[in-house]
Amino acid sequence: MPQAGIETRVAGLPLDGRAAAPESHFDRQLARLLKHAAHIFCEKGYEGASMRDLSRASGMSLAGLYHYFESKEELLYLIQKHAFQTIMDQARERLAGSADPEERVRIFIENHLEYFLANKEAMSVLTHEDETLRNGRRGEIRAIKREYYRICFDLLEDLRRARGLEFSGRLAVLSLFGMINWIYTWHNPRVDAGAKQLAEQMGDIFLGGLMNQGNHKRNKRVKA
Amino acid sequence: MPQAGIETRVAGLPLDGRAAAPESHFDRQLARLLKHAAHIFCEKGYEGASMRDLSRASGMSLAGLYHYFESKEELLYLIQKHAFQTIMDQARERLAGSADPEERVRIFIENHLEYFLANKEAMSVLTHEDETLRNGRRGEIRAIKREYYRICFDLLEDLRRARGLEFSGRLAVLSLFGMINWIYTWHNPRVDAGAKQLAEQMGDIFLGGLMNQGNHKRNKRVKA
DNA sequence: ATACTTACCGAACGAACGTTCGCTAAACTC
DNA sequence: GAGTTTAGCGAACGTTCGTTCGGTAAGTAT
Repeated sequence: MPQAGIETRVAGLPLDGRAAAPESHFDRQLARLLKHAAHIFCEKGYEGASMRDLSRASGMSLAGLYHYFESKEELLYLIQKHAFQTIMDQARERLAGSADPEERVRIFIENHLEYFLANKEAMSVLTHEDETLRNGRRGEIRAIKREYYRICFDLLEDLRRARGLEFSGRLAVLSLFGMINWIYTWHNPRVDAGAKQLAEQMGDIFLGGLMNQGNHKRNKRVKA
Repeated sequence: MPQAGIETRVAGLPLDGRAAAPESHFDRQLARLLKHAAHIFCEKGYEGASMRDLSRASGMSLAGLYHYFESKEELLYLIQKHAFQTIMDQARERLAGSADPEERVRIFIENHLEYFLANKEAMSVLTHEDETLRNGRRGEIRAIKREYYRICFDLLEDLRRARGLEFSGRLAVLSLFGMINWIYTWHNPRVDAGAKQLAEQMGDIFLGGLMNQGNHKRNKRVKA
């Protein structure tokens, strides 16, 4: 009997380019398959991609793939979970280095864009296939998403309190996520700036907007 | 022989809720099918949706559907083309009513959000299935997209000139589109504000950010 | 040397897919 | 009222899909 149960082995941290090198043959192979799968899902979409595509791209037989995971859906789940977990851990780590509310928001933005552009395929799959998983696996990913959202929300609330601003936290978070997630539809490394510069410019737009509440004309200011 | 050639009849403007009432039986039925199809594509994604789903939802036989369009892909094309064409025509019409650069940007944002929320399913399909069409049909939709993008870009350039601002037009357009397109992933009419209020708040964030260039600390201002 | 586990593979299964064929009946045209 | 077009259907075609079955051959443990 093969391994790869419901938990697909406690999953040492595979893939990710610069992550801690996976130790066993199993982990190394799984990481390789996940990378190919992320590429294919990114290109053709989850539903449009086939296990035969993955077989062809990875050079492993169709049946052999199932030694490493139990279904196509678990494949998507593993890609999304790893990407989300990693970007969040990295955000927490970097945020620990600053106490200034504005700077912390900028750190969050920069971390998001940096990880996104360095892991474009996995992050595109995470972003685009947001409604694809079902039941338990969907729930697990949504829980991580809420956690990540919460981190950002709290950062903005801190800023709001520190500067005595008035804005809807929910709308601010979702506007910000819109700006920074949308890059997967347009970013071209040959013409667009890198993560650091994009983070600064988007940070300027977003934070400038939030903090510039003594606006211009119009604005029958709606209260909260 | 049925009709419905490559152009699927010159297509009087069907569907859209409040659009001019379609005249013929053919147009009325096609509009009804497009509405059901938009709903299904929105829920299950283009690849995940089947013609049998549409048959079930519309009450028409599987074979009967092909009297109204030639393929599943054309179905997607018709949904996207109509939505894009309509939102753009409506934007042009509303923009004709103002000459003030800032107000014109706000009109663009409000029009986009209003049409989006009033035609959520078609607009979600337009936004989410951006890479799905192939060849000629893909090219046609991309051409409309470039046109729409161009309108927004020019609005921002006008504002930039009028106020003597410095920012990357491309990044500004794409950040704005990120903010306003992202709503399809989160907007819930039971908890979130309507289009007018969202447009005002997003307009405040975005325009406040662009026009607040004499920022705060940091910013080793990168030049243009 | 033997037993067990790991790491695969070729072939197939049943279901679902988009599309087409051949047909009917009603609705207009002249 | 004969002829043509429009609107639609049941049944099937050929393909592709995710997954599984039954096997092999190389490690690893004892």
